[in-house]
Amino acid sequence: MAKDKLHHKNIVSDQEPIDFVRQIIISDLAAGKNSGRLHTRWPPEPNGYIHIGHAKTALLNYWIAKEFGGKFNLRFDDTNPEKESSEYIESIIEDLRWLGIDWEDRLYYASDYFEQLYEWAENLIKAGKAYVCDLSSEEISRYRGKAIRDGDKIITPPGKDSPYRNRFVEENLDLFRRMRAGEFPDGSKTLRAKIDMAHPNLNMRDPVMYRILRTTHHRTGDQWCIYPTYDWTHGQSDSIEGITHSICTLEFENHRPLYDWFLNQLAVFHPQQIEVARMNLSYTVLSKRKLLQLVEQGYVESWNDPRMPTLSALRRRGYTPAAIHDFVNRIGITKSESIIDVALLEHCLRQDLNKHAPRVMGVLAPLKVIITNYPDDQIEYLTAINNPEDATAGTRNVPFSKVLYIEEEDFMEAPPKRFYRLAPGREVRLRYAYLITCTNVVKDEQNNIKEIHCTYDPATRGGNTPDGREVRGTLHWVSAHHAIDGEVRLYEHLFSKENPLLVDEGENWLENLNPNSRIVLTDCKLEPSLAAAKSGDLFQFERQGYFCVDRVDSKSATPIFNRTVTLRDSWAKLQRREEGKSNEK
RNA sequence: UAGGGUGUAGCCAAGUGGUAAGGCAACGGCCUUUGGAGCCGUGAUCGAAGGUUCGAGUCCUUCCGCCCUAACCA
Repeated sequence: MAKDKLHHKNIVSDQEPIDFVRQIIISDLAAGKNSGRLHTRWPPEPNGYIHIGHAKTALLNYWIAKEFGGKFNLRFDDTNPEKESSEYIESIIEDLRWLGIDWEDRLYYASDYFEQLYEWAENLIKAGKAYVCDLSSEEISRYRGKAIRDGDKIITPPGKDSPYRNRFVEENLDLFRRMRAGEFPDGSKTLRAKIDMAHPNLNMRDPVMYRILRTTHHRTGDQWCIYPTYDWTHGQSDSIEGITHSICTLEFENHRPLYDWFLNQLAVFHPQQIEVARMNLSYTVLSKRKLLQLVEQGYVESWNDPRMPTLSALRRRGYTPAAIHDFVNRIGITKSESIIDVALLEHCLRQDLNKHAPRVMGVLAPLKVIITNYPDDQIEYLTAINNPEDATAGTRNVPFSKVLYIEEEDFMEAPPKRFYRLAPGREVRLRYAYLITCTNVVKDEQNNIKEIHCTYDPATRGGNTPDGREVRGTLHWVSAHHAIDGEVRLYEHLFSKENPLLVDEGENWLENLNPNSRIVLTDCKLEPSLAAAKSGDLFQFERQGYFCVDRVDSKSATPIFNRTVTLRDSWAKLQRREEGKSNEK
């Protein structure tokens, strides 16, 4: 219940703007259209894993149904067995459930309607509205008036009737039945709607309804050797299910006249197609075809490689459904093409994780620190707050001892301006522990820093300064003896360009892949409480970011953490700016 | 080229003739035992040009940019 309150809009009380889709629905409902019934659906094709862009339209459909007391169906648009598989069906179902989408008992498949569609196709033939055509795919294209390049100009010739267009009804019926019976080779014939070869919308120039294709279908097996096309399937499936508002993406706007034409010919229940812009995200690609390519050609490890924008990857990375809901709610629904800044997604994630992720200390690149005035064998357990944003999260005890690890980058021999961390002679706070002062730097033969010697001030236990003295830096740390080892995988954007698809002539979008998108750290030292971390658990490593126990590879004794997202880091920003300045010089 | 869309700050996005919401980012500042979080503050005349109107981002005209389609994919 809390989930619903959090994630879906209350259109009555919210002052938030109402998008154009909801406006249409509100006025349809007010006008008593469909007897006040509202029914949406989300129709994925099971030809890949779904990504954050799909989450937007799936949630839109689901939320709208909920907000207005309607129903929501999940329907797989499985009309092309060459590209589809049950692996994809399973992943899509898993991802949608994870997102919190509920279709109750209404899980459907377009393939469930193959028989009905076939029957309707015969009806169209009998009505003289469809015919069997023997033209090859290339010929059909040519007859339809394929665009031709003439120097700088592109000419769209008018369409020309197929020589088979005026076959008699009986012949068409006979040929269509024999197509189904498997009497003709793949690709040799199609069933086409008889509409208008001169229509300015190419989709109306006698579109193909059925093609012959001997491919085993993941659900219907070898029952069919003819398969209906998207155009012939989609609207009719919507109609069968009683969908009132059929929301799809902009590229189908051109298909709407055809969607309407079929429904009108059949004189069946007529859903309304509404198109919304598809989502793009900066620094990644959102196209199943391109994501497939990244997987198949090994640029990433799998569909759920944490760098991917797929939902299964985001889940593995540590994204939460709540963060995705918040994000989708914020980006809006329009018809204008846009690229959303991934920083917004990350912002939504941080908002959620900040509230809920327990804090721990983990050192990613350890540097040994010896507290020279601390008793050799002493161990103290210091109280640390689990989540300053959530009083109910309580506290825990963290062991402190003479030998510690701090972050390598928290020490500098010659610190630049504004570096508040440890340096020779400087005093900093160890979070929840003590104030320490660096007294000595020990180096090896290669002049690398081996360890740091410090003294601590016993009066500052817990990190307090009883005398009120000011300390600017606070560092995270772990006790060397108590720390557990861990592997941490740092991720950056998959691509180094905001729009990876924007390339110069002769360049390939794959050249925009970010070579640093994944860095594996195997020598991390983590506070002992993390030994109990379970697969999928999320933590904030203080001062570093949010990390999630990897669900796939965390099998051995040492846990593996994926960096979900960094904390906002104004020091890093400052450094970047300084670098920029020195580069200018 | 034809047909269909779209154009409000760096990125999203409200606005439906009455004088430009909000969010992200950026930049200042406050606060801080996470350089985290939180808090406060800072930016646009609305693709362009004409026109209608007392008044236009909103209406009209022309122009320009960008996107989609031109698969027996969806």
